[in-house]
Amino acid sequence: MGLRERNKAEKWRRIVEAASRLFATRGFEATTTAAIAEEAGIGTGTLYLYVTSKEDLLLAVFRDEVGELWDHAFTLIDPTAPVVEQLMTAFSHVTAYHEQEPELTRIYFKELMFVSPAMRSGVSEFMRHFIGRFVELLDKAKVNGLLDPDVPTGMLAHNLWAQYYILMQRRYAGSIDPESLLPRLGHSFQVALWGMARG
Amino acid sequence: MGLRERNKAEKWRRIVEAASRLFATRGFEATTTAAIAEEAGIGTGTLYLYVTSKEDLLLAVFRDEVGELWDHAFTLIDPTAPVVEQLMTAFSHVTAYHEQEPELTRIYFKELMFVSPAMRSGVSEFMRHFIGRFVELLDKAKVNGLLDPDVPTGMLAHNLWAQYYILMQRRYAGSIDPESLLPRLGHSFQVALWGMARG
Amino acid sequence: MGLRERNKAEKWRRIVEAASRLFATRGFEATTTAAIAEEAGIGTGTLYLYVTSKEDLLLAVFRDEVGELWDHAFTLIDPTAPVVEQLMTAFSHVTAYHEQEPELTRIYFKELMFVSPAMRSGVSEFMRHFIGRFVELLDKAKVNGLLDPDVPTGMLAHNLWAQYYILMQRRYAGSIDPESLLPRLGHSFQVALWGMARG
Amino acid sequence: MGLRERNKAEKWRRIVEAASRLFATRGFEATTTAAIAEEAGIGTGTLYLYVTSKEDLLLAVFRDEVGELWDHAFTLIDPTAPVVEQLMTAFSHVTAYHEQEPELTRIYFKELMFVSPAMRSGVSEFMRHFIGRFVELLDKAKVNGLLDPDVPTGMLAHNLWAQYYILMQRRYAGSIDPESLLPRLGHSFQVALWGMARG
DNA sequence: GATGAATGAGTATTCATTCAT
DNA sequence: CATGAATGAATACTCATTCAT
Repeated sequence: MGLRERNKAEKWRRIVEAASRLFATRGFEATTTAAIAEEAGIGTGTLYLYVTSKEDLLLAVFRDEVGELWDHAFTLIDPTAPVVEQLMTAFSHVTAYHEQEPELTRIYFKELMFVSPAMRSGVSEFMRHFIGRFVELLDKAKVNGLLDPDVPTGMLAHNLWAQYYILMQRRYAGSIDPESLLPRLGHSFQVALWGMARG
Repeated sequence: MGLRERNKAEKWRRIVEAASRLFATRGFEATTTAAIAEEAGIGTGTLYLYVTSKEDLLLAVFRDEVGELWDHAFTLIDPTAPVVEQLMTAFSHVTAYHEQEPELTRIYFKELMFVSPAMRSGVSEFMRHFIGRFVELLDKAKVNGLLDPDVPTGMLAHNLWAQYYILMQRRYAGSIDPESLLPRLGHSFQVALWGMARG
Repeated sequence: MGLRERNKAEKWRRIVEAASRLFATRGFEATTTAAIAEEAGIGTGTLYLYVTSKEDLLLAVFRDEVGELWDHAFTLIDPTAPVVEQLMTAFSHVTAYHEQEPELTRIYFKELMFVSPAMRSGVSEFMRHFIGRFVELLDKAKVNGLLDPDVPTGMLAHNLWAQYYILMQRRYAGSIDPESLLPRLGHSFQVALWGMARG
Repeated sequence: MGLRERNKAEKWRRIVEAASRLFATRGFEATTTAAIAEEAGIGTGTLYLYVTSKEDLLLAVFRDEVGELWDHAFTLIDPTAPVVEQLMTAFSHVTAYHEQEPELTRIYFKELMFVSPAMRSGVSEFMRHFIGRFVELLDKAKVNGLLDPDVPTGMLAHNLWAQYYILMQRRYAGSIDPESLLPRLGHSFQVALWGMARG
């Protein structure tokens, strides 16, 4: 990697970190692009050589942070455990992390569903990717005899994801309290897997 | 009802209708409270004798319109039909109606989840009410032998509602197209009811 | 005039004076609407209850100030004097005044010709009005035997106005110096009236 | 001419053509220097090896295009025709051409009068040159007995030019419509030459 | 009850120009 | 000769809400 490329990569890292930090402490709307640029040590215009909009930057932060979070979550799973347990292992890791940065999480769940057309595919692709990993998880569970082989895993993964997503929205909209999040999710999953899962 | 009360009720009707009309054509943010007041034939300040905020007004429109919509939807259900069919009867009625006013529907699903604290209980109560009616539907299905009596209907109703809600969000965020909404919802429900429903 | 109306008129006066003062000292672009509002002792939003845009405000200042200026200029004219002398009386009064506020004058001649469509008719009307007064002047001169009765006064007035306008543009664009403005104008007029004027 | 010089001349040609094309289609302000550089097939910084500013580039385009236009216009003139006819031959050629590129013409008449000090002499010199050619035309007309020999041709040429310039400004500011431009110009000239011209 | 004049906070983004390479 | 990444200044206007009348 040449000097210029390394400089660029380094700058990009500083930008994403600065944005993440400020979004988390001040919120999305309250954070100005000027503040991000200053925190990252670059000019205000320079920011726009890396992203096309503030929303684009949010998406970058999300991908960076939440992508890594989920990647790690999947490594914690024991594929021989009962399916609900596998799911809860991953989701409880993710929710535990999110609880540490409630403001940023709130932004993710509030802003990213209704994003401008230009960003939409970025968000969709991200979600599809992780739903795909749940499909893999469920397929593996079938092989291990933990799941009814007739179940359409694609649709089931979507259903499980929807339970998670709605609960997170309600949690970070302030409609349900932190303590009841995981128990509710567990019950949701149990009902969603009713009669499908063994063990 | 006295004359003054009738006048007030008439004004309130005009306000809700004006707001509904303008939100539907211009969108929520683009509609000014001044425009609503003018359309309703009242002064700008007078509006605040009826609602506490613009958001409050949106909630009123939502309750008025969507409440009636769901009330009607439940009357269409045949309680002896298979559960998925019962569900689809109600939901397809609702989605068909929403498709006629996409902008207004978009606002509902975008704005109402993350509403300010003062309005939150109003929204929650509304949703709880209709989820409760699904619980009744499922309980009745148990009685009719259409649903496994061991299933926890409260949680199941929440799960079904989540499928619906997420799909509607994705539909009105522009992520999925109109045609695939109902088929997706049907498949979701079938998987959610897997091994529970008979007939 | 009621209290509210007097208040409104008073506020309007303060706005125009504040804008005039700031445009003259800082220039048009460098003057912010916030500064004008503060100088006028009103809120920034209040300004827009009186004008539709910053450009609109400039036009108001122009009309207010330059209208009065020309009105006064016409009172100075001796209708029995030779035509060139009559013209020079009026124009030298106007140019003398403009020389006291060169920045503001510069703005008038730079901005007002290429104004946005919404304001255009306002500017045109203003100019037509004063060109019309020159037509009257020339018609009176015919009656007094100071001008060839066959001359089309409408077109002649336009021509004289064009000489004035171009010279003012060049003066305030910095292309010609202050001292040569009036002599050039005088010569222009003499040539423009060549063979038409007597006395 | 050496190879390097030819390369440079070729690049310059490409730059002026690119700028002309983009100014004409997008307008002056909306055209970015980056877009011009790309259209010309050079780097953004390279542009500044040829011009000192965007304004400078506009002036170059103007000189290139309008200079040629006027040069051609003068060749069309029949010096034995009546003066007004001679003038109208030239001006109608020029205005006809301008009507084909209204946006670019608008820019010329809007921007070039109030140009930055560094460019001012360039514009003035250009105008002086062509006003000078009108002086020649008028002097020749005197010799041919078409114009009163006592008329100061320098000042008359300025006056005629002013009529033209003001009308073009008003035309491209949107204040007068295309059809009335030439008739108005003709009448202006007739009044401006009142009693001076014969034939 | 009704009015409507007044308020004032609040910021993403562009782009001509430069200069280190 | 040529490049293109980096810069950073700069602001009109809207509109939900209030409260004196």
